[in-house]
Amino acid sequence: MAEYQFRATEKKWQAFWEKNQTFNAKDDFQKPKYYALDMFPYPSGAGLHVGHPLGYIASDIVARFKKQQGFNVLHPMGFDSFGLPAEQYAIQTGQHPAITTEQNIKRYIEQLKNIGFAYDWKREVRTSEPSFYKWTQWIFMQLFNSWYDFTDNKARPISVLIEHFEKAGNQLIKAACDEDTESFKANDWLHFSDEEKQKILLKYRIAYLSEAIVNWCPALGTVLSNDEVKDGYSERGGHPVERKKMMQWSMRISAFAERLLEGLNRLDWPEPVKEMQRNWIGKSVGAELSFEVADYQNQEIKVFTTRVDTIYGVTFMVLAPEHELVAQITTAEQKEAVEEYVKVAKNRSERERMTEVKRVSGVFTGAYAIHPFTGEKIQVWIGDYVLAGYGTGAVMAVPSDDERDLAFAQHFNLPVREVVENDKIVNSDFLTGLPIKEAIAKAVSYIEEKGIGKGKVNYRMRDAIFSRQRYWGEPVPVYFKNDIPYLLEEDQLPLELPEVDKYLPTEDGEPPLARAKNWKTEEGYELEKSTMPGWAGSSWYMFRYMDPHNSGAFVDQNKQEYWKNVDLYIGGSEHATGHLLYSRFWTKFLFDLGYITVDEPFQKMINQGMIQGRSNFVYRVEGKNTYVSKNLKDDYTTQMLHVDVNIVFNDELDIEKFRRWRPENADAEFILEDGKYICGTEIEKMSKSKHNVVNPDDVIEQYGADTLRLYEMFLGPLEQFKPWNTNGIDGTSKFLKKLWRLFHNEKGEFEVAEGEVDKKALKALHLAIQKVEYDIEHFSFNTSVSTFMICVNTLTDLKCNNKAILSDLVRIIAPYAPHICEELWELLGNKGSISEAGWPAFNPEFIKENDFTYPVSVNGKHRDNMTFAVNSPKEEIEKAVLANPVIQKWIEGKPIKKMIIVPNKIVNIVV
RNA sequence: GCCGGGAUGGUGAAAUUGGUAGACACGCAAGACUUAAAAUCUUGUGAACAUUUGUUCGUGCGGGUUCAAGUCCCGCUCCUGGCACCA
Repeated sequence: MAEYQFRATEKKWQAFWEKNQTFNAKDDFQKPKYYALDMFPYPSGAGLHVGHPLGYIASDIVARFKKQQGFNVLHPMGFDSFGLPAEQYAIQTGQHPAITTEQNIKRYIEQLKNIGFAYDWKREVRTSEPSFYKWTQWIFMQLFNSWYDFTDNKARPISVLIEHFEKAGNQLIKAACDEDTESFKANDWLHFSDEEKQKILLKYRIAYLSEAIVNWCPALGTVLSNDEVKDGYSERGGHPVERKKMMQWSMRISAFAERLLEGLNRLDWPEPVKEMQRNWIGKSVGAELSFEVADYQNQEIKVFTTRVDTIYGVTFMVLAPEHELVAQITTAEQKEAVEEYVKVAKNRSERERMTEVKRVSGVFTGAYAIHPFTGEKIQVWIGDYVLAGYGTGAVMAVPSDDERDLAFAQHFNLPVREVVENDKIVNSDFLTGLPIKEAIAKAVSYIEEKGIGKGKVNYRMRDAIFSRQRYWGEPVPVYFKNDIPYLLEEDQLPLELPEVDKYLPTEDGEPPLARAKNWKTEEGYELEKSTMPGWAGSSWYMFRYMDPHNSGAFVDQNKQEYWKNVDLYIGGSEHATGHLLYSRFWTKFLFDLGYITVDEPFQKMINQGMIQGRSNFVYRVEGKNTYVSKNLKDDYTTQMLHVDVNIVFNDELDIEKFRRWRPENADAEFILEDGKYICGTEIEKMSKSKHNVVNPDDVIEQYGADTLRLYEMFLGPLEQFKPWNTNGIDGTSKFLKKLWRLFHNEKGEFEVAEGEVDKKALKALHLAIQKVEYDIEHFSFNTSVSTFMICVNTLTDLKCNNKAILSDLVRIIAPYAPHICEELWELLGNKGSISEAGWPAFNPEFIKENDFTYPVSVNGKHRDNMTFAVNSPKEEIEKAVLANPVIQKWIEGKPIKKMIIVPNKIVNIVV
């Protein structure tokens, strides 16, 4: 064999792995386990581009490394296969989304296998398969059948709550529930009808149905959760989103807010993602207190504040336009103005409201509130800078210490009273003179004593809307009797998606499932018509891989106890406030009910940076079919046009391919520089329309999968954003050829030497072993590739073809470039996969040096190098250094102030 | 506005506790092999000046700490990600 035949070899080993099921995880509970997972991909129609595998390659390297180290490795892949694009395509073409999805997955798997990933394909899961979503529905049922107990801080079965109600009503219980839950006694409960009981329980369930203001996206015909809306537009598709009041399923994730926040401290995650989750949860510690409304007996305005210490600075109050008291307290004179304002504010889209942040608007209600400390009468206004959804939807305005209140006060000429000076409270009766922190504590205990308020923690995070008025999602296992939701029986799962004639809403605006024939239970009760959101399946899939074919449980308890949770999770940081929060929430829930033994799903996470596209441009002379090379373009009037990056090499256009690219290019003319056509470049997102998409299959065809893997790693640190540029790929390709040549003689025949090993070769090898172990554990894959190059270069220079050295060498390169290493391992006379050949032990003895070459500096400037034995005494070094003529020249008789000798580091002389 | 991340040759980058800045590659240049090209190999390649040793400058900008700073501290500029009327 003259040269390495990468295509044939790669195919050979991919077939070998598949045939021998080399990378199947075993349920061998004796072995230490390692679970490496990539974020669940959505199989899009465009297939994988060269940016997608970046993280997959990294996790694959870790998985293979851990396997060689003797771990039982779980490294699966599957598909988050419910989702909007397949459904949008179905709407346009009438094709069932299951068919498109199936095709896309097929293509994804082909592409993934082509790269040679060590996935356990036996464990592949798809969220749109009934055998999978049966368990998504089952978990939904558990969520419906549970409530959140703030006393024990955990989710508990609803039966426990019912017992409470029977014994003591709901007055003493600390449970997460709807705002409008009325209190009742045990006796009341006993006399409620079953339906009344169900209505009450619904206010406590973790999966609950309620009327909520939702993000409605008319273009998609569905509601969206907060994390799916960006700046007033839908994240997918960029359609406008409006606020609408609708009956919706929600998840009481807000009950878990404190634990979701606290749990972050125990996770080994990138700090920015943790910070994003902290901001999203938005904890603020403060107090809630009530202001009486003047001339109304029982009306109070509740406010939340983080600065009770500024209470004496309250000069007016502001309610959100949607606040329920607005209609009741507005005086006759102000009625018209208030109604007009509320109407405008309500019709204003979220989008408009955001863009007009700086504009102050509001109107006086005519009503007054009583200041609880001073008894003063203060005006009550409404203004849309107060958000209905946060806190109590009302604020006590302290214009002296709050920018927004101040802007409002100045605009409407309301009074301002200074209460804080130099971080001390002033003009505030019993609080005067106190530092802010103490004043807050004192004010809180005062309001608690007086019974007008209490200390309170508030969270920004809202409950998550769980219904989607779409077809391609999990049906909700619920039916309705007199508008009250009831669960199906467990043995009725999975509730499969019905066939429909069209994937559109009905004429009456009902979701697509309303089109299904007989979408009812056997008894004739109507089934729920909305489906679950995209994040349902991905909130628990990491546990399914542990036991993917179990038909009796979502995961076997023993298996889960062994695999615990994900040791390494690699994916993009764009899921920070969506998937990564929801999956933590479901994990905590399942933990509370005792179904799993961990309360966090992903112990360590790494975010890979996005690979951007590097677009190429050609410059067409205006009005002609003539293209001018980049550096000559300023002499002409030109149009800059995207050109397919696949026909450009090192920014030089392949003119023949360009002529064939599009028919109109066939007779194009070119103005060249130095005989070449040079293209312009720009960094943009990889997309079809920019002609900058690079398909990994094409790269593999040309260079091989091992080269692609090495090159993606060599590009730079994993977390960094970087443009894809094939310019450097030759380097990694050449490296593999060099590696191959180490094992072959000049005639191209395989030839390795037995016997004695060269000390220098041994040192080169062990330096590499040490470095690669360090790098993999620190996720620094780019430096490993350099290390391999250095090692192979050294061994080439040494003409080393020692069998023992080369055997170790291929074992450390194998996680990165598995195909070529398998082949070499086999040529070395071994049977079976190199992935089962263990990891070479690093021996520090082999890298020990007898000498150290000191850089010698004078006044911090490097002047010469001098070699000494590693254990030379300082005196000896000092003497030799001072005797060095180069150093003497720099000292030139100046007095030596100080001589710094750091053993085996540096020598510095200060003169 | 608030909170992160970053800035090093022509390019991608490296420098693990402060200790020879630019490892390893790409590109470029020169040479070898070849009728020629490709492939491969060798040598050089931060900048400026001297060009035989050599000297000075140099990690976004301005200060500081230190024998010694890409690395630590203070102040700025630019790029980038996230959040944003959250009381």
